Amino acid sequence: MVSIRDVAKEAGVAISTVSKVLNNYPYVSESTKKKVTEAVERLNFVPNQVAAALSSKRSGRIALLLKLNMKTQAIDEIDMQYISGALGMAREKQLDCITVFYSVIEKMNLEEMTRYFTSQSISGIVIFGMDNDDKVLQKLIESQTFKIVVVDNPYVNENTSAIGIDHYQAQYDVAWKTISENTGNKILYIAGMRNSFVTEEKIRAMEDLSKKKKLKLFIRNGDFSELKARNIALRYAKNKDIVVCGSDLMAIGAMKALMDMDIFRPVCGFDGIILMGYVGKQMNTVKQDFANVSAEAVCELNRLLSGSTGRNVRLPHKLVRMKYEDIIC
Amino acid sequence: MVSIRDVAKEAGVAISTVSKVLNNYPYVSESTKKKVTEAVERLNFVPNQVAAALSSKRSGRIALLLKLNMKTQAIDEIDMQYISGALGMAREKQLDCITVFYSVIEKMNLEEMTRYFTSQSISGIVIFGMDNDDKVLQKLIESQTFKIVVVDNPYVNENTSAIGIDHYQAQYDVAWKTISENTGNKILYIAGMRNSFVTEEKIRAMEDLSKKKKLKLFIRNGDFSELKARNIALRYAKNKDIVVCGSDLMAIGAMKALMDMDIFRPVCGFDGIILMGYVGKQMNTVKQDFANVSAEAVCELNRLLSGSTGRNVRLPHKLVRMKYEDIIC
DNA sequence: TTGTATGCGTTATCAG
DNA sequence: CTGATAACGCATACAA
Repeated sequence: MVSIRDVAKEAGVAISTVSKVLNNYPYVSESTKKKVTEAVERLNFVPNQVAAALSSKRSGRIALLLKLNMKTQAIDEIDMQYISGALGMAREKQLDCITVFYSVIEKMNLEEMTRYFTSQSISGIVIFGMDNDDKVLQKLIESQTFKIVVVDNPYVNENTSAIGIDHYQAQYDVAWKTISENTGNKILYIAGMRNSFVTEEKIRAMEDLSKKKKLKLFIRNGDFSELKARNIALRYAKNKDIVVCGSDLMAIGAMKALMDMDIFRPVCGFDGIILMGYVGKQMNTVKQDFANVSAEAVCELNRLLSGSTGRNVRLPHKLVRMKYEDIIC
Repeated sequence: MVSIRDVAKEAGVAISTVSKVLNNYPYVSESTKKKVTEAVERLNFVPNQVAAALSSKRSGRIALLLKLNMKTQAIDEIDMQYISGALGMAREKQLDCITVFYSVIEKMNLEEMTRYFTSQSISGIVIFGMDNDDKVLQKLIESQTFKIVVVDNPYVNENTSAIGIDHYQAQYDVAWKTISENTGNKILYIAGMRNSFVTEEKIRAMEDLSKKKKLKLFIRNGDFSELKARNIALRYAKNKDIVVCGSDLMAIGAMKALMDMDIFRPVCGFDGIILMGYVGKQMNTVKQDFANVSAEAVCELNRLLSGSTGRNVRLPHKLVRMKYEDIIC
């Protein structure tokens, strides 16, 4: 393997000079800069990132913490978009990025988790899909041992930023749109997991909307499960006018139930997953650009790693209707 | 940061002794071993993998090379399963694993690609979804600079293993099953991408099956595209008896077309993606355990990294029928 | 069985 | 502007 030493010899300069050229230090004459870059070309030299990390003591290594949906693979696209967006930005920012699933760390206490990330030379973490009642992750954030960006959860401190769309507003918008496109004032809201911040936000939005528009709101907990949503719809949808769901998957479950019952009720979802195009009926939903959310999260993490302090970042969303013709290709 | 030096001091032994204990060297007395482990506990010491890699010159870092489907997110679950399976096994085998999308390397020549992976300290690569006509990747494999495991492509050399299910047999089986469950001998086969090894295997299987069972085989190229398959079905399915597809997505496209035409033809797919449960009609398909394929690929890569020579590994598959009731949860 | 010394490929701090 | 040289944290051949 060709090292910086070989380059120095080839260029007829000192090792440190090569290093300076490589890292774009000021105070290097154009002539030596040229000699070095030429030598690098000739020898096809590749800097050893491992050695660089060891020497400079900054790893630039970040981790993506993701929850793998063992059963509902229908929403794998969300995580895939997260990964894709993050990797793109990580490359742009010259960050080394690894993917970690919750399953790896789920039984660890704070110390073990810290140890784990440290041993991986991780200096920054992007947390996706964090539960509200995950005490260990909360402590990890509070410990401020790592720079952290939390997606869709409002944790902020010196070393932690929060990022995501405005779930309150988005839920408000999509529900309002669906309601105003149809008639009726009895709303069935199928909510997501209780221990989730976004669920609380969305419920709050529904309550505010109901108050403002004088709707009768009936809330049931669907836990983001298609089956639960289906059962809820089977049981309660008949004497309601409109079904609003906290996720697309639940919207699909509810819609399928309605179709089985052979009655029609407008249904709206949340997320904009591709599957929405396959269920036969068009539905309103909130389209999140997950890849962008994730890219921005990494960007924010990079900011933290450069010494900036944590903050809250809001990203845009849009309302869409998804139908088969649009998604097939 | 607490280093091995601190541990040595705390335990009252030499650095090298600590290292030996940490790496389970023989010839270390139980007493010193105990002293060291206790010191490690007390100081909450975490070995620095970066330094270890630099020192030992072996990184244990591998890369997953994946093709992200920008448009057909419906099959993101496949890549997700690949990632998940690989990460699990990588952790088990103590390998550091990064994910790389084709988009990153697609315009590189051999030298740039080698440089890229080298700079990332990558010593092994698992290649998913490789095109037959990807000359650069072919050269990369031939160069044997890295240990490589190729999924679903039969490249084998000293440092390269091939892994995957037997696509020939699987296609043969699922087609035969579908045909024997129904009547008719005019088969429309919608094939996948031309430049793909698995497509060739599957076509060969269909040809052999047709010869043996005296079927009339009509082949069209669907490029793994749902829309193309749809159009092919719209055009040719009417005067055929059975539609066999090289992928689930194409099977779904064909099935939707048949439903739109309001005629029924048995359709079978290939892969076992979750979406198959959402289209309303049950179809036969080949169920691949993608997570397992990927885990085995990493396992095989680990074998190569340990000095074994490349080989061909065949994994099992099974035939299933997918319906909504089974996948909802 | 344990300790000493050297080197891995960089970066960073000085002195020149 | 350039060049020695000392870290960085660990592994390992070799000496004891």
